Amino acid sequence: MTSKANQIAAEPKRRGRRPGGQDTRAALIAAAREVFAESGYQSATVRGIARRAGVDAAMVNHWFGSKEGLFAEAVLELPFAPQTLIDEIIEGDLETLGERIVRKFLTVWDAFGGGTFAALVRSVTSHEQAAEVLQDFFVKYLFSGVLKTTGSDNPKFRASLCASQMVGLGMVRYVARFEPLASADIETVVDAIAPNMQRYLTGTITRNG
Amino acid sequence: MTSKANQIAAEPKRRGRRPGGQDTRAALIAAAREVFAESGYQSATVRGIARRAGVDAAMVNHWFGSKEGLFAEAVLELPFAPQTLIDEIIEGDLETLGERIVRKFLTVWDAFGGGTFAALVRSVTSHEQAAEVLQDFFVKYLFSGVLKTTGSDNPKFRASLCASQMVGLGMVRYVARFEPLASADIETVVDAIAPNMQRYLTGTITRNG
DNA sequence: GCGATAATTCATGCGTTGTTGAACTTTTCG
DNA sequence: CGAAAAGTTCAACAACGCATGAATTATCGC
Repeated sequence: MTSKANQIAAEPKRRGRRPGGQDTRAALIAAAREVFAESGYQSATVRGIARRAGVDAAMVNHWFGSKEGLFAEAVLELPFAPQTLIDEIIEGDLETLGERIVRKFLTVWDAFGGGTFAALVRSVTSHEQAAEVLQDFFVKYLFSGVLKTTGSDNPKFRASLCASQMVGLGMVRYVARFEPLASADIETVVDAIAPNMQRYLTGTITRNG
Repeated sequence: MTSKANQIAAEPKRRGRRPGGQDTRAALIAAAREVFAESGYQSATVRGIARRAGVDAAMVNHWFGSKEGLFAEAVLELPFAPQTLIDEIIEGDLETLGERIVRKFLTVWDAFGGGTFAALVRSVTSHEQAAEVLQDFFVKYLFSGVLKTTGSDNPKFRASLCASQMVGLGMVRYVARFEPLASADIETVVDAIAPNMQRYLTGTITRNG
């Protein structure tokens, strides 16, 4: 007990600048990732994010201008460079490309606890730009990049097929959490899905339309 | 021009009961499907739905008790009976089961303009129950039902794999609208995806975990 | 040390949301 | 035809949303 006598709940924080270099900005981004992932853009409130970060709601406007600005930095910025991923994926045998993609996908997103992927997908709901980011990541960066180097026919159609399987995997594992896929270990999932990815990448795909 | 002189925009509607048996209830449900599909649960406003239905916002509470109640009737109730679907799908050769599933999936959801599927998926964002409905539809009703009659091994694992591909297809085609998959005609998509579905249904799937 | 600047909380403004009760009009039924 | 019931709009409320400006305290450059 401090000398300030017994206040019912949280003592009202002191005004003014806090001592020590506490990185409020980073704390807000981390909290925002969590809350946006749980609730999506609209349902998430500035107050709720600030509360979880342990600071006042006004800090959101101070550091990011608006809720929108915070969203852009916390969710719309991918937490890794796509090109690095592509380089790591491409290296290796063409017949095991699907395997490497699925494994990398699971490894990367599992590392973030699925929160960032869920945030991205959940935001497609209420935020126009999020759909673009998702599409850019999958179709433009990831698969088009991969398929360009392999020189396949119908690269865009193949890319959207691959995206459909990966988006679905992400939805089921990280957002909707269907069992047993949500809890299966990575290699089990790789074994199950990689052959199908491989077919989208290098198998025979006829394009009538 | 009526005798009421020139009012700038929409003339204020007359009070009281409207003549003729206009089905306000049904109009609200239809409008709600659209708006929930575009915006998700939180972003959709009662006033916006009512405006699109051409009635007063208070009608939502009159007919459905609350926004929540309207959501339950408009989105959570599937627009068709799952058992009917299963019956139609199962009939036929086991080797072409994947083909029939993909075709039926596209036919059904295309018929609703994709709106209902988008509404369902978009609602997973902000509404706890919606995730259950989605899971129930895919895993419990659709694929478990199908796989039970075919007597496969690992039916639940196979079901969630199938769900991942179908959810992904729905996301890409109806929600995020990645091209060219979003606009491809049904048979093209069937040709591309059915073989992969078939593998999830009857191919060899090892389950380590 | 001291002024300038940056970081933080608080109080408040202003718009929007879901919901409710009253007033009003048409239909239904005896 | 007349009274009760059902359908509909309107006005208003209380709660909550984001954003802003003033007040307060720490750090930094000299």
